[in-house]
Amino acid sequence: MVNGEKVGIGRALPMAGERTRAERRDAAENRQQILAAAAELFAARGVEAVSMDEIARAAGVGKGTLYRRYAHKGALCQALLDENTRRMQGAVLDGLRDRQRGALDHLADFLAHLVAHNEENAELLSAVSDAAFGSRRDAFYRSAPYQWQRLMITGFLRRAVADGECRDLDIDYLTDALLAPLDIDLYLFQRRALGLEQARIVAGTQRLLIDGLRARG
Amino acid sequence: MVNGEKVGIGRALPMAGERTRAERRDAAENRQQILAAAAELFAARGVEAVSMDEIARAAGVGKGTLYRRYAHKGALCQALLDENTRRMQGAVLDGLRDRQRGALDHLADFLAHLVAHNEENAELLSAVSDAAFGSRRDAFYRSAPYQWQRLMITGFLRRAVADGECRDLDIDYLTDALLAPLDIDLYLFQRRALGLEQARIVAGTQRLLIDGLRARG
DNA sequence: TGGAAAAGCGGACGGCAGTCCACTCATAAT
DNA sequence: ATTATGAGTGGACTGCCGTCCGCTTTTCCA
Repeated sequence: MVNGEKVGIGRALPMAGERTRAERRDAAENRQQILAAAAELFAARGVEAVSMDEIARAAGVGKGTLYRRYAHKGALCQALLDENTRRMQGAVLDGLRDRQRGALDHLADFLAHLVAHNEENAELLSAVSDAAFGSRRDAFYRSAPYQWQRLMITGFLRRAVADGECRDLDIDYLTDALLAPLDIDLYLFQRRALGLEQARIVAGTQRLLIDGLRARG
Repeated sequence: MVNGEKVGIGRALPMAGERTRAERRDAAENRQQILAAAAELFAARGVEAVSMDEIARAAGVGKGTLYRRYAHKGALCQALLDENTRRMQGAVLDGLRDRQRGALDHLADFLAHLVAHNEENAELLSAVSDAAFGSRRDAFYRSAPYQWQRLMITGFLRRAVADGECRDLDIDYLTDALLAPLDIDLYLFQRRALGLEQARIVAGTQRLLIDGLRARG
């Protein structure tokens, strides 16, 4: 994470040809302070129990500074998730190297990776979801991580159709519909309230999405 | 809606044999005032722009009274949705009268009803979702309307399996997974940001859930 | 190197959610 | 009718989010 903020909700990447200014040294230091303080407080007391005021105080910056970087707690959590997200993305891309396997197989693997990511980052993901309310609601769907997931799914589906693995599909609709059952809030409800095992969720998702419901033949 | 609050997030129904006291007259009047005031303010300025203080003031009650009835704005919205929800539930049950059709057909109809419900009650449903954050998150999944939806789906799936319409299914997992693509936030993203038509969402949902992805035969 | 412009800073502030608790009053039992 | 009970009431209060804006620091360019 050399220059932070590349993937999160943060500032858009500079357009080609646009004059861009390097991040100021003091600002960079403050950003590290903020992330470190937030990580420590979250680890100690849980994300929900920590207020933005508190994070600012612990980081030794004013609230204005904190909010300049991270528009809300969700954005801050996204930044903290950044590294894990990249790792997961890398693992997915590695798996794609195997050109022998069909697109639907790749899709199934991809879904398993997403479930594992949910499992490992549940608290932060849940906090991101919490912070996304009202007009921020579709910011989640527009965020880089979600758009990356869409891109991957779209690719799998296109290839599956092209290779004759699938009948013709409404890809634009399906892309989001396939991701919906992996929603972190639903995931946590299934894991905690219903007591379903992670493996069962993976298997169920794959079977539903890939095999469909109706009896074969 | 004779005695209100039967379906919403409100107080649980009295257990059998439990001494229950009728709602006090003044309390009942206040509840009507609150619902009327909220409906009017919401209609005039949109749900998001109206604060709980404002509703209390407009209803001529104190905040304590308002919060006693409705623990948060989401619960209030649920109460306002109550009548429409019942209507939708009634329409679904009517459709079930036709015993000729298979369970999967019934399921497909059911999904169409839910999409229509989303379309017609988007703002209030969205507000309910907004208000469900943090520890209230799974209150949504435990709410009567959602549990009713689960119950319906479970029934369809059981019958479909019993009648041989489906291969064996992990019903406990599938129930929630089938509902996930109908999530109001996703629905609004698809309708507004992606510009998908309602009919397309209905068709896509039905095909995904009922026909699956893989090429037939 | 000097200075202008941009970026960064932070605390005061406004508004809202939700809690609390002392008081009121409808209801039911006697 | 009287009274005991506890549901109902409402406004003051706390804490938090997010904004605003005058001040400071850094960077860039001449």
